[in-house]
Amino acid sequence: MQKYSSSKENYLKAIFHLQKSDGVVTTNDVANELQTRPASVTDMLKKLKAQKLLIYERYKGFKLSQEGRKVALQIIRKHRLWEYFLVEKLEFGWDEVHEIAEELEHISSKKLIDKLDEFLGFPKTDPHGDPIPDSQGKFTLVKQVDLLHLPVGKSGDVSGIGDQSPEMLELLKHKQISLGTRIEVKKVFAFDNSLEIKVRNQNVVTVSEHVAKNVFVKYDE
Amino acid sequence: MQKYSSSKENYLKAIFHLQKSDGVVTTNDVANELQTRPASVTDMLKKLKAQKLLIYERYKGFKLSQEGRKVALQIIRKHRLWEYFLVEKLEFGWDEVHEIAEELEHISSKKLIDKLDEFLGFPKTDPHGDPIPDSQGKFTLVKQVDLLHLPVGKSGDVSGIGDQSPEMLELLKHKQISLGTRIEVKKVFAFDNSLEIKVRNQNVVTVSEHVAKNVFVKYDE
DNA sequence: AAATAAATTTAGACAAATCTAAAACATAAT
DNA sequence: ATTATGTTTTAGATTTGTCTAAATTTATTT
Repeated sequence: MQKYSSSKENYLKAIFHLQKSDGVVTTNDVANELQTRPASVTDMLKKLKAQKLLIYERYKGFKLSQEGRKVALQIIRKHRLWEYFLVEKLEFGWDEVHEIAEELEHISSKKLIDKLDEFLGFPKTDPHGDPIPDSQGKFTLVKQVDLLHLPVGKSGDVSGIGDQSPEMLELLKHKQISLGTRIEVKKVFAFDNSLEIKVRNQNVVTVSEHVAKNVFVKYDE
Repeated sequence: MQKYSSSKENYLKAIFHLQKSDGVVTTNDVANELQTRPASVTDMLKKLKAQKLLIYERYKGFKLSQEGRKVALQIIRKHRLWEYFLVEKLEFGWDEVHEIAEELEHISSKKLIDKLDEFLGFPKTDPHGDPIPDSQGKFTLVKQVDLLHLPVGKSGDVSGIGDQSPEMLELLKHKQISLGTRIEVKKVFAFDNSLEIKVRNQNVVTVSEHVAKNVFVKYDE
């Protein structure tokens, strides 16, 4: 695998993520995601095409090539492994690691990341519950149900967070909800779809529909 | 501490190192050290001066400012802590970590490096025996001498090998001496200047004067 | 289908870091 | 002290990634 500039890697990663959620990606989407201008995106699309990382025809849209997807997955692998390292080994809060991982993900050594993976015990998900691609770019999709769809009375383990904004993460931290936390839905208020939930089999707290929709859990049956 | 480009950081680091060894640093030295051209160095000197990281007057030479030295020391701190991490935690060989650390040293988070320091147990020297500056940029100066001049009773870390012939390396390997190995001189026999040394705080072995003259160690004070 | 709006691309510019070739300066040698 | 040598700097160009403003293409409305 060749080396690409940090900027190119960021474009590939952004396009990959946008493809996952939207299906179709637009120049504007990318500009918005990367906090830049549409004209800059167009410029970069041409460069990515020239390097065969992207299938692109002017005005007709674009998508990652096989190679582009492969590169994107390796960046994501690095990002998530570093996040895991920061939280599990350096004891960072899970809400403060994203920014640092944005830098670390561009360190190029493949051997470094494979040794880091081994050192960490080959974790399958990062601190936010997102799956970590393996050395070949493969990863197991995790089945997740959002809190709103966890049946009342059932308990589940938090396995992922949708909205990972600092504000959301701060709220979850305050309510002591993190990855792996056991949660039981006690009551759903039809009025506003707010929930009363029991956290860690201990304290009962209330969360809004917005929060519930962005907390994913795994549960038996 | 502000953030500077990787390129600027590399210049500061190079100038710092050249100041240490030569005393006086020249444009050519820096160009040589950084594998670049003298004209490029001059360009950068002007930029570093504009940011008050360098005292510089055209044709009259230059040296780091207080601030420049401070920044350089923080880069060196990061470089050496990452090297320590790579060798001690990820089990890299001491001879393969430099290049990777050259990238890692430019990761900006101060909190990251302080937490890494803590995670590693506040090591005082890197795998090559070079001192790691603390969070304030302070570090204990180390002396480098050949084994024959390491005071009896003092411990030092192997930092270099003079004669690197295969025969010498084979001997050192057999006695389990490599770069970074801790050695304490137990006794010097006046008869032939042969030494009894304790290796890795464990086994005591004997080496000839010829060997001792070609093994260099660094030690505090 | 024509007009309007929105998205996308081009054209031309800029900053950072580098380069080559030529000019300016300093040093050493006769 | 003048010349020869070597070092350092300037001038002008290049590359990468970005920008603004204008032009072009596509989509939406009426």
